[in-house]
Amino acid sequence: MPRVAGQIDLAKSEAILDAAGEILASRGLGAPMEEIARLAGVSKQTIYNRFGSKAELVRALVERRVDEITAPLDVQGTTDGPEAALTGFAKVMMMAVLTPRSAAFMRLYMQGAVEMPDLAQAVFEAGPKSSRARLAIFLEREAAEGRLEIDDPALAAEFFAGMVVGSHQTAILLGVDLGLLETDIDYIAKEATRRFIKAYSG
Amino acid sequence: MPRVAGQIDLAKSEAILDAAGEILASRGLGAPMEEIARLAGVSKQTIYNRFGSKAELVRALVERRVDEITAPLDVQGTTDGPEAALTGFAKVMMMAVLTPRSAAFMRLYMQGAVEMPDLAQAVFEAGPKSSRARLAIFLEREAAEGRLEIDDPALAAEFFAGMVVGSHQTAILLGVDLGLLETDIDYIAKEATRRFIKAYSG
DNA sequence: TGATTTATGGACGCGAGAGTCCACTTTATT
DNA sequence: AATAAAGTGGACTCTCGCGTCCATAAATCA
Repeated sequence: MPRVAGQIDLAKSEAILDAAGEILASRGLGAPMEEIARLAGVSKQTIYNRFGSKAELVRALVERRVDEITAPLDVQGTTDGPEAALTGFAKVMMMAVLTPRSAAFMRLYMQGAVEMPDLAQAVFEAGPKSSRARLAIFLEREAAEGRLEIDDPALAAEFFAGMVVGSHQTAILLGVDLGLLETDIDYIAKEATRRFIKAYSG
Repeated sequence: MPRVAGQIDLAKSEAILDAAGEILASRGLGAPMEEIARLAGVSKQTIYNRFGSKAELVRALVERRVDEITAPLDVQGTTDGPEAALTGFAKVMMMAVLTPRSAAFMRLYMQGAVEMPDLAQAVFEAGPKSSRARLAIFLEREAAEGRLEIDDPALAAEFFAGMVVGSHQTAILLGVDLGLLETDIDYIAKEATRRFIKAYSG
C-alpha cells in the first residue's frame, strides 16, 4: 500500500539544526526562518512540519548542543603530579571557550536567557557547572593523595577555571579580538598551573 | 522676540536615557521605542527630535554608561601589605559585575556586539580592560616594594580578576541565580586574596 | 501680546518576519 | 500502476515596530 507514516529523513532534521546553528549564532535570534531553510536546502514548511515553531527549533538546537559540550572536558589524572592534567584541562577549556564559534553560541544563549530561562539554565549546567564539578573532583582526589592541600575543592576549581578563562571570555563575547595565539594559550595554561599549584601546596 | 533656539530641557534627555537603560536592559535591544517614551514621560517624537534614531539612542546610552563604570574600581595601596587592598578590590569587582542590573547591561552590550562593534569595544576598554590595568599597576608597585614576587603583572591581574569573578559572571549572564549572599562574597574575596598572595610570594 | 521654538499624541506608511495555505511534485510502499 | 505520506515553493495574512506627519498645545522670549 502507501508509504508508511513517520518515515521522515532524519538527516534532513540534522541539516536544519546545522543551518539553524549557523544562522542564529551569527545573526542572533532575530534571524529569519527563510534563511535557515535556504541554508538547509529545505522549504520553510518542512521546518514547521518538524519543529512546530521557531522557539521549538531553538530548543532542539540548544539541547543538541548541550550534548556536544558536556563530553570533552574531563580531567585525566596521572601519577606524576597534577601539572600535566591541569595544563591540559586549561588548554582544552580555553579552546572550548575562546573560539568565535562558541562565543557566538554563548551570545545566543545569553540573548535567549530572558525569553527561555530553562534553556539557559541547561546550558550553564552542561557547560561551566559540569566542567568545574569535574575539576573539583579531580582536585579532591589529588588532595586526598597528599599532592595538594585543598580545603574547599569546589572553590579551588572556580579559581583555576577563572584564572584560565579570565577576561578573555568577556572580551570575545563583546566581539573584541584579542589575537591569542597557540603560544599564548600555552603560556597562560602553564603559568596558571604553576601559580595554582603554588597557591595550594602545603 | 521668540524663544531662542536650542533651549531644550536637559533633564528630559537624562530621563530618556534612564528609561532607555531600564527598558533595553531588561527586554533587550528589540524593545519598542513606545515603551521608552512612556517610561520617560515623553512623546516618541521628542526622542527622535533629540537622538535621531534608535541606534543613536543606544550609542548615547552606552557612552554615558561607560563614563559611569570607569570610575569606581581603583586600588588603594596601604603600607600594611596588599591583603586589604586586594580584598577590597575583589569585593567591589564582584558587586559591580554580579548585580542583575549590570548583568542586564552586559547582555545588552553583547547583543549589540554584532551590529555595533565599536560600542562593544568601548565597553570592554572602559570596563574589564581598564580595571585589570589598574590592578596590574598596583601589583607592579607591590612587587617593586618587595611585598610580592611578580614577573608578569598583567597576567597576574588577569588571574586575580578571573578568580574573583570566575564562573559567577557566566552564570548571571545566563540568567542563573546563584544566590550569592554578602557573606559568600566576603568569603570568596578573602580566600582569593589569600591564595593569590600565596601564589605570588617569594 | 505676538512670534517662535519645542513638545504632544495619535494616526499613518512602510518593511520585515512568523506562521499558514495550497496546488503540485517527489518518494516510498504494496 | 495505485496510493498515501512527505516535501516544495510561492503567495498570503497578521502582527509588530521604526520612523514620519501633522494639528494642536505649552513654553519662552521681546
